[in-house]
Amino acid sequence: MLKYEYIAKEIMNLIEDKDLRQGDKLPSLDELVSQFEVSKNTVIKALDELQSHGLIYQVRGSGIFVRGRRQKGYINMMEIQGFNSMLREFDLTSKVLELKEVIPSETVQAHLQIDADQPVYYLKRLRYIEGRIFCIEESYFDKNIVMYLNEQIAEESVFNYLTNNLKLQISFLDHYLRVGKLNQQNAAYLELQEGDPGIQVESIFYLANGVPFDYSKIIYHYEESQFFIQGNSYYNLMN
Amino acid sequence: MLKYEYIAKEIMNLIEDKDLRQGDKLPSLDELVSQFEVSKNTVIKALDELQSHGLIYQVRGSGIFVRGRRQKGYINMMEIQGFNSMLREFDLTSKVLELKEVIPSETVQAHLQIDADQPVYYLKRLRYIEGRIFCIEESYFDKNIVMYLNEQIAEESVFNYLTNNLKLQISFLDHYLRVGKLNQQNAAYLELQEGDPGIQVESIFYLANGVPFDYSKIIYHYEESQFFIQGNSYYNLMN
DNA sequence: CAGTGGTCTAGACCACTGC
DNA sequence: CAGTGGTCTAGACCACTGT
Repeated sequence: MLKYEYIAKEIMNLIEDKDLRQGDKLPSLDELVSQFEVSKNTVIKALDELQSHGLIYQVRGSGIFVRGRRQKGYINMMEIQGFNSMLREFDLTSKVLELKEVIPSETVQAHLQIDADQPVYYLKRLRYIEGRIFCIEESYFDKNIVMYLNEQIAEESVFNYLTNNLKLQISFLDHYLRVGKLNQQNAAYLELQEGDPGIQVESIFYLANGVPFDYSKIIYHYEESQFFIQGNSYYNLMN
Repeated sequence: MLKYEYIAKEIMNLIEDKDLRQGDKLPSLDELVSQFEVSKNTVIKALDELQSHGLIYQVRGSGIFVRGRRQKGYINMMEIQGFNSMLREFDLTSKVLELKEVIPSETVQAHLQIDADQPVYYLKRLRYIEGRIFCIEESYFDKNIVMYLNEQIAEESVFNYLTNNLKLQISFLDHYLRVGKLNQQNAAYLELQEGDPGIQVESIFYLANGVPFDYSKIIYHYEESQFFIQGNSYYNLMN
C-alpha cells in the first residue's frame, strides 16, 4: 500500500473512531508530516484525495476540517462500491429474473463501445431492501471483460465478484438520472400503480484503462430510494 | 492565476478547440512539462484537478485521455455554477414569487448552522427554460453573509451576484435528491396534475471556510429535467 | 506576526503498457 | 525495453487566518 493511501486511510479511521463531525478540526499539516514521517507533499496528496471525495475540506491559514458525513440511507452516486457496501446497515437481497447472452442493441453497443458481433451478458434482477422491493435492474456486461457469470453470482453480489474474483478495478462511472411515470409492467414489479413516479438511472462503469464494461439501467421505487451527491468547486478553472 | 490552474485551463481549451472525444489522447506528461516549462509535479497537479472533475483519465504506462463530455441538456450535479452556465445553450428566466427576511425554521437553522435569532433571506422563484416552467425554487440565505438581496437580483442571477458582486467563493455543496408525488399547489405551479412525479433536490452551499450560507429546496418538472453525475473510484482507500 | 495551508522545483526511482 | 505515468523527497517561498 502506498504511503499516501495509508495516510488517507488512517485519517478516515481517525474521523470514524473519534466520531468527528462537520467542522471538527484535524491535526495540522506539520503534525501529520511528523506523525507519519513523510514529506509534506505526500500528506497533501492524501488530503487532496480525501477532499475530492468530500470527506474533508482544507482552509488556508486555518486548518483541516471534517466535512459532514454522508447521511445513512442515501445512495451515494459518486461512490463505486455497489449497494451492498453503500447501504451496508440494510439487508439487501436480489432475485434474478433473467440471465443470458445476447447480441447488443445499438444503444448497448454505443455505451459499451463495441460492435454487434461482440456478445454481452444481459442480467435482469429485482433487488430488495429489508425484504421490500427496492429497484429493477437491467445490466449489460461486455463479455470480453466479464467472461463468465452465473445465476448464483448474480443472486449474491456481482460487484464483489468483479472486484474480488475477476480482479477488475472499476475506476470511474457516469450516471444519467431521469424521472417518469411507471408503465404497467414496471409498476407491477415495484408493487406500485401504473403512472406512479419511477426513477430511472442509467450508469456506465469504466475500468482504469478507460474501457466501459457495464451498462445498466435501474428503475427505483420512489418511496424506498433517496440520493446523495456532493460537489466541489472548480470555478478557478472556468474563469 | 496559478501555474497549475493555467495549465488545466489550457488543456480544457485544447479539448474544446480540437473537439476531442472520449478516449482521445492528450500530449504526454513530458510533452506538457516542456511545453509549459514547469516541473512535472505542477502538470500532475493540473491533471489531477481535471481528473477529479471528470474531464480526463490517466492510464499508467499508456497516456492521458479525454473522458466523455457531459451531454448537453443535463443538469450536472457536481458543478457549482448555477443553472445559467450549466444549461448555457438554453434560455433561462426566473419569476420571483416572494422575497423577504424571515426567522429561520429549525430545519433551516440546522442546515445553515445558525440560531433562531439570525435572520435569513427567503426567496421563492419559478424558473423557466425556453419559456416553459422548469422548477420551483425556495432558498434561504444566511443574512450575515448575503447581507443584501433585492427582487431585481433575484430576477436575474443570484449566482452571478454572489460570485461577482459579493465576491463569495462557493467551495463545495451537498445535494439530497428524492422523488415523490406533487401536491396540489406545486402541481399548479408546474402546470402538472396533483400526484404526478416531482423531483425534490435539497442543496446546501458552503464557502471556502466551510460555512454554509445557502440552503435551497427545488422541485423540478420531471419532463423538463435530467441529471448527470460522475464518480471516481477510491476503492484503494476503503480496502 | 505566528501558525497553517498552498505552490513549485529538480530529481531519484518505481510500475505499468504495448510494441 | 522504450515510453509513459506515479510516488516521494527536501526544501524554498508564498498566501491566508486569527489573535
